[in-house]
Amino acid sequence: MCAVTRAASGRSPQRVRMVDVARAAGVSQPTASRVLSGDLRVTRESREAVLAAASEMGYVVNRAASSLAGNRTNSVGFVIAEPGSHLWGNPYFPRLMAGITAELNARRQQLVLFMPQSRVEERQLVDYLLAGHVDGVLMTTSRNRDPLLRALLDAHVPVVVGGRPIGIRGASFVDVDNERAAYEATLHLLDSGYRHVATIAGPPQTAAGKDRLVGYRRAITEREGKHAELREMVAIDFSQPAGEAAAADILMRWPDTDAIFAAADLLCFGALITLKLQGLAVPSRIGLVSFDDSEPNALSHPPLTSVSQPVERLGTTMVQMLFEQMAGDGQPRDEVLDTSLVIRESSTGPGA
Amino acid sequence: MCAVTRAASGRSPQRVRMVDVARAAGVSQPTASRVLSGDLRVTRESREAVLAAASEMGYVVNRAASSLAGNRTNSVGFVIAEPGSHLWGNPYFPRLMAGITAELNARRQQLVLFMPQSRVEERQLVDYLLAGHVDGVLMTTSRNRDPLLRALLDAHVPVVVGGRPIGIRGASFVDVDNERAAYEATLHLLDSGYRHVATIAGPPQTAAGKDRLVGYRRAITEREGKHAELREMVAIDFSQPAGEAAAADILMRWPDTDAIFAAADLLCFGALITLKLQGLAVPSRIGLVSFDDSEPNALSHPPLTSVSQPVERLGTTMVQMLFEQMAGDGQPRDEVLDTSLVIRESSTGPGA
DNA sequence: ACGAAGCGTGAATGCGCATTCACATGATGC
DNA sequence: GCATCATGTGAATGCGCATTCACGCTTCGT
Repeated sequence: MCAVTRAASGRSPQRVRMVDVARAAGVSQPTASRVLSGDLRVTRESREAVLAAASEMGYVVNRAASSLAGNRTNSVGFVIAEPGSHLWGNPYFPRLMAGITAELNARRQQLVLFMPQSRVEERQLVDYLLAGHVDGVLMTTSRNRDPLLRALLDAHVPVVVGGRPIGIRGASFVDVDNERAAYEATLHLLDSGYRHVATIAGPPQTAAGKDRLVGYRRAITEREGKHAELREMVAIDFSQPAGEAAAADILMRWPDTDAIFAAADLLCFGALITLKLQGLAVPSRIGLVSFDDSEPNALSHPPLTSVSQPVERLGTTMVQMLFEQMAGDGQPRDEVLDTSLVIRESSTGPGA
Repeated sequence: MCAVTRAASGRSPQRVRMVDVARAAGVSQPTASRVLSGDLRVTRESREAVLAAASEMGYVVNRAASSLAGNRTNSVGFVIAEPGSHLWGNPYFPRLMAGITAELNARRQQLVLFMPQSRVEERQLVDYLLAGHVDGVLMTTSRNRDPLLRALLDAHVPVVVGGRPIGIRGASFVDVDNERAAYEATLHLLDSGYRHVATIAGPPQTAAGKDRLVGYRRAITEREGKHAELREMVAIDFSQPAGEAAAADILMRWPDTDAIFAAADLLCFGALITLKLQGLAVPSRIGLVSFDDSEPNALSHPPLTSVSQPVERLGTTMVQMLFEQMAGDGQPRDEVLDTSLVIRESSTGPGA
């Protein structure tokens, strides 16, 4: 009767249960549970017997039963709360998701994806996340005082943000050292012999935009004194057309500019187009350094010097911090990852 | 609000259960279950009482318990099995995911994301999906005879593919009518007065690349006879640099070309850059039609005529078909969605 | 040497819900 | 008028696993 019921209800009529594995291994079901969940308080004999039986019988745990009994979902939410899809143009997101999924796989956790497209969907999402359908939340946001993040923090839902959130304190986050990276990138241009280094800055409401601009300023003033001329052009977003426009504006306002630090790859591609259209050679007339080091950088003409971010590691670190937070005292923590400058032809020096 | 907050912690001893709601509503727990799962065989009185009690007590179903008892997971997998991340450069994926998540939300289903980055991860993923951790699978693939898709079909896991899969029969899929769209786009250029229409085709190993090329050919030969000159330049991928190179090749090989149909937005942006560098005015000297109609098209100079795809609807349709498949006989089915041509300045005719 | 502590184990319990089944209605057939 | 049916409902059951608890065994410490 029991077998009949199982056969009728599922498409796997003879689904193997943990107790079946346990019996085959000659141990009790709780012992099998301990083995399969990595509990160390099991003799090697029992462990090996269970693992052998499990693999032989093709056993896989039933996530629902595991969750129900364990009072956790074994899944974490990933919220991409970016207005529009401007950030999808660069490879940041796929790399981040690759890092996150890899680390979650290793922990046998599921990644549940959310992309709220409107205020209404966002409210529903808050309800959903607060309802305990996930154990914790990973998110990215470029909004000031993100209400979704605020709601999660207020409800004490474990959450880790990718990139420093703006306008909200008390959130755990992982970020790269944008300021230092921009500082070093600018310094590299100065060291290569360029004299009038401008920057195409990202939107000031984003942490990345802000921090990279600060790094640029620090490099310039450190080298040229407090009265150095800062040549800053803020792009309206991280897009290529914005880069084109910003580069044109820079050249119009400061015609003797001989190097540009662009705060993102797409901005740099845009700048490169403008320079080509105006017949300005790179790197002899204008030096160029970019930020992100996406794949096309190396294939560009000329290949672009660029700041390389450990995006995958950012993702894995987010996951690690989330689990620390869920296991520990829940105190907010943050981690800042280092970048590296990949030097290519676009910055080999003026007059070459 | 307080009840919701308590529920968020998961480990809360006071979590509201369905039986609590039922008691408060003066009915039995099975009746509450029927109400909350949309079963119609309940009197309006019972229904209203249950819904009122549920919302008042901040009740939310426990997905794990629901899955365990119902013998289904209430979640579907979304597999992005694209090698590298070349397809992330355009807004196709975020739009597709927006459509999918919206439809799944409405059905109270979870979206579990997978992005296998290596053969090893892919094998693990197959095991995972075959283990019954999801009820069905949505996927995109641009690979010929995708082994992951093959494995899912062989194991009779419900699956719907976004875009026509190449080299595998028997899979349900949703696609847009690429051939007809390309046909109409090419015809539009001819109707606008251009005489020598070339095309930048996508990679021939992709269905989109193939079908759009076929549509171009059909339009040309239909208008100019069987001995018409086909000016086809195949791009190595759907990237902007590939578009730049292809456009340059076209102009070198057929200098009197006066219009280009590009099989993707990024290819078209690349072509536009080449045209600008060579001083060829758009649309007076060269007409341009693109494919995808991503946001930057309208902001380009000049704004680009482009084929607009109902990508969100493609996503929602994928979900609908998946559930039909799970409920029905499991026979493969496919659906082809129509596109529309958005006419802008880039194709207003020669000599204007 | 003897009690204390540590360790591996299994019987029992319950997680929260969907489903089944039998019963009690009231409506409908003849 | 009674038999038939459709319909709404509740008691009982079980989904598959994690956890608790108590028991026996081993290893210490003094």
